[in-house]
Formats: sequence, C-alpha cells, structure tokens
Amino acid sequence: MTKPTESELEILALLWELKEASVRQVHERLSETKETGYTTTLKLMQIMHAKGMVTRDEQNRSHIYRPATNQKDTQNSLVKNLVNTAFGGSAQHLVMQALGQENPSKAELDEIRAFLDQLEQKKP
Amino acid sequence: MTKPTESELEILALLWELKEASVRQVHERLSETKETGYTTTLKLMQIMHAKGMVTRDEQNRSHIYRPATNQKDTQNSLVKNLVNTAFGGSAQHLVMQALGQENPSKAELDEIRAFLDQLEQKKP
DNA sequence: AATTTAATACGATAATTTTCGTACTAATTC
DNA sequence: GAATTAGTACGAAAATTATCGTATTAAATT
Repeated sequence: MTKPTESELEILALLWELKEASVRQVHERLSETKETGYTTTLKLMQIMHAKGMVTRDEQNRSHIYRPATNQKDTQNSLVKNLVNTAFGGSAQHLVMQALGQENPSKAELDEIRAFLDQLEQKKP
Repeated sequence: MTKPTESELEILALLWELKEASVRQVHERLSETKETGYTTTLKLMQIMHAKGMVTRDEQNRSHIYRPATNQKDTQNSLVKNLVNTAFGGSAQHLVMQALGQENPSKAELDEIRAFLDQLEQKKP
C-alpha cells in the first residue's frame, strides 16, 4: 500500500477509531481540530477509496466507509519511515524520544516493561 | 520552526549525522539510496537555507551547511505529530509498535529499562 | 593563457496534494 | 407534489513540493 498523505492519514486514523463512518461523521470530527470544507473531506475519502485505502458500503444513500488497510501494518511502515529518515535507523532513539516527551503513568511504564520482558523471552 | 518536508528531512538528518557538509557531500550520501540530480539537492538546500532550517558558511567557494534546528526538538515534534495523527495520541502505542518491529539486543532492552526507571524516579 | 571542471543561482516546469464550486439526485419536509 | 435538505460525483483551480536545465563564475589543469 502506498504511503498515505498527511490528510489521508488523519482520516484513516479516525476510521481506525470509529471502525466505520459516513463522510459526515468523519468531517464532523475532523473539523473539531481543523478548518475544512465538507466537500474537501468527501473528495479525500473518494480518492482514498479509489486508491483502495478504504472500502465503502454503498447500500444506503449515505455511504459508510471502513479502513481497508491494516492499522498495525500502516503504523508499522510509518514508524519505520520515521526511524529511517529522522532517527538514523535507530528505533531505540525514537522510543526514548517518545517516552521522554510524555509523562507516562506508573501503569503505562509497567506495561512497557512487561512488553520488554516478553520481547526478551521470544529471542532465539 | 515549520515542519520539514520529506525531502528536507532526509537532508536534515544527514546534516545531523555529519554535523556539517557541502552540497556535494550531502548529494553523495543521498544518491546512495535515492535517484536524484545534483542540482535538485542543491536547490533543496538553498530552500532550507532560505527558511532558516540550515546555516551555511560561504567563506569558500563550496559552501558548508550546518543544521540550524535542534535535532531533539525537531525529532520531538515529528514524533508528536505521528503520535497524534496515526496513534490516536498514545505515545505508548507508538513505543510498542516501534519496539515490536525491531529485534532489539539485550543491551538495548536494558538501556530502555534503565531509561524507564529513570523516568519513574523523576515523577512527582 | 586557454580550457576544462566544479561550484552556485535561479527560473521554470512537473508532480503531487489540497481545496472547493457546481451539477446532479434521492430523501425529507411542508 | 413542491420545495428544501442532504448526500455524491467530479472537474478544475490553488497550493505545495520536487526536479531540472541553463547561465554564470571561480578554481584547477594543461
């Protein structure tokens, strides 16, 4: 799958969250954080559909869109891309940067620790 | 600072690594991984200079460029942007995604653990 | 000194992405 | 059933980003 543009990604992320949505619903959410026209959102979603990035149910007048790309895979390739372009290939650096900027709760930190342990288990 | 474009970021990352470089040097490195013309690289670096994204020393005929933006700050805002657009605001998710896709060495894992401990120390 | 090489400058074009107006149509309301 | 509302389709303009050709000049080579 070709890399989504910035605008496409915003929409895709909303669809991941909502699982499915009409253009109206997406636009509603989008315009909470962004000044944008309805037909602009519509057009973007049509383009995404043409690219196979989303599917849609045309049964009803108001079409219902769903993400076609796997969320994990897409996130993965975006992370990989960022690691390569901005972090000189070091995922570790990105991880630390991401953690450092947050203020993670103890629970979150523990969850990450558990995840690290799990990774270590699986090593050959 | 305005968000660097994809191409600008590639150049910026090289300058972070090299600390300073001529257009020729940057182009050399860039063309290892990317089909691109010399004057394209040159033009991009001129644009970046015009934007204040890099500085340059014009003493010699071959100008020497240096990154003007702080690496950490730039990386930080890129990560923040990715977290917000693709990970629904959860840095934790991004972290796990980034770790999962790598195959981190024990040493790296330990380093991250130490970092987590350190974060916890600093908590109020 | 003449020629070749290697650099910058920069305008113009190409390509991509974003935005929006207008046309059309189905559904709803009056 | 006429009028209004709410939806899609889609072309085209606007904005942004990337690419490159040509002109010019300084330095190095012959």
